[in-house]
Amino acid sequence: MITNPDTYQRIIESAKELIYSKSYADVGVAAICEKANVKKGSFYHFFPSKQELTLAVIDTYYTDFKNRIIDRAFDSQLPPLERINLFCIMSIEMQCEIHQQTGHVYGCPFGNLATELSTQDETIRAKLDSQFAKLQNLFRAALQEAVDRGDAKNINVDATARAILAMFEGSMLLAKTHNDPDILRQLLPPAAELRL
Amino acid sequence: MITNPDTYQRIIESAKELIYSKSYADVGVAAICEKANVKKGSFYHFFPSKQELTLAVIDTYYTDFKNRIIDRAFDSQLPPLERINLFCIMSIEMQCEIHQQTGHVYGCPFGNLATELSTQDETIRAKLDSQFAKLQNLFRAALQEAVDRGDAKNINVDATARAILAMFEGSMLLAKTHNDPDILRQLLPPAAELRL
DNA sequence: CTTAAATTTGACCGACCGGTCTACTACAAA
DNA sequence: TTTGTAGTAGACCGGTCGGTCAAATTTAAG
Repeated sequence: MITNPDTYQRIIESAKELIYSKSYADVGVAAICEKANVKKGSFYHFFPSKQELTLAVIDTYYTDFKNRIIDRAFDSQLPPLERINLFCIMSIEMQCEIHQQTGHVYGCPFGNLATELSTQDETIRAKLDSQFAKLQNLFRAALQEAVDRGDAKNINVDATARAILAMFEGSMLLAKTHNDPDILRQLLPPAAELRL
Repeated sequence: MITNPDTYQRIIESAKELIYSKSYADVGVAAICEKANVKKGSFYHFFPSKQELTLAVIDTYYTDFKNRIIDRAFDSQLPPLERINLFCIMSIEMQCEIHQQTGHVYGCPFGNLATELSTQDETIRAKLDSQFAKLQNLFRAALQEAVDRGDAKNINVDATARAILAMFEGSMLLAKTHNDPDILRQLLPPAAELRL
């Protein structure tokens, strides 16, 4: 009943990195297995399909992002609007690191998968949509707290949260297409200041 | 020397539709040929590779977009800021039409390809980057005209143009992921009002 | 020690991938 | 009428795709 945690995690880890650096379609099951040092048979012992693996990978993307950025930025001890700023700053840093190490701006793992698969796989689309909803809720909650304590007035917190997320994703896309993280330095700070 | 214009165009047209509705990787040369009623030998008579076809398809995306939206919205007889608004309105309408006909929000053809291929194909990445630059220039020119005639003050036209583009692309992504064009109705009008 | 379940192995499957190749047709200029 | 060339046809290539399977091995509980 208890699955081997090591093999399972190695598959997830390999898939996570490969899919993020390339794309869903460009990464085959064989490549994931090779990187994870796992034979195909073992892969299909743990995952019924590439799609199911991808759903698990999406969860891991979120967990990683939560540990690395979200939990630090959305610290209730910080002023609420400062949290959104910090979130942007840390996201910029992360993309800069990746760019330095790989020579490429990878962008947002959710946005990448959503663009590629939303019209092709309804299950994955819905899952990615719910990840975006989580992010939007973080923004919304911080904005609401800012309104409650008088730091912001007359704003539509729901629309603003979504707008910030939209500009965040769009900025990631432009930075990726220009292959230049400096684009994020120009766009994300204003994104954090958006008010609708 | 004179190539058969019909076969060539049919290949482009088929590839355009298939790649936009699915993705680059999900559309094989065989499928493009079948839809265009062209045999593989003819395909490779006109295009040396799938990549070269894609470069031509990107040009066609822009031409279509220019004929359908850009040339109408960026009408020099309109007030400059109104052009940006109109551009957003027409883009919303277009995505609504697609959604009505197909059941899916396809998003931006440039953004879709850029996300999928930017880290994998440098030539295509550069081409898409230059398409984004064209769009950004349209925004920038309209904003500059607005500044010159006193409709806007103290704004950074370059940064604002890029921000509008970023929010445009991000909105398309969120609408696609939610599979709901109404998201665009909420986000694009404010995007057109962005000022940095 | 026995046994059953969890896990691993690697050969194998049909389908499809992008791309090549040769033969053939259609047409136009000389 | 000959000759060159643009275009068409479709069989064919090696390789990869996601996925299956039966057998072997490891693990842990009784």
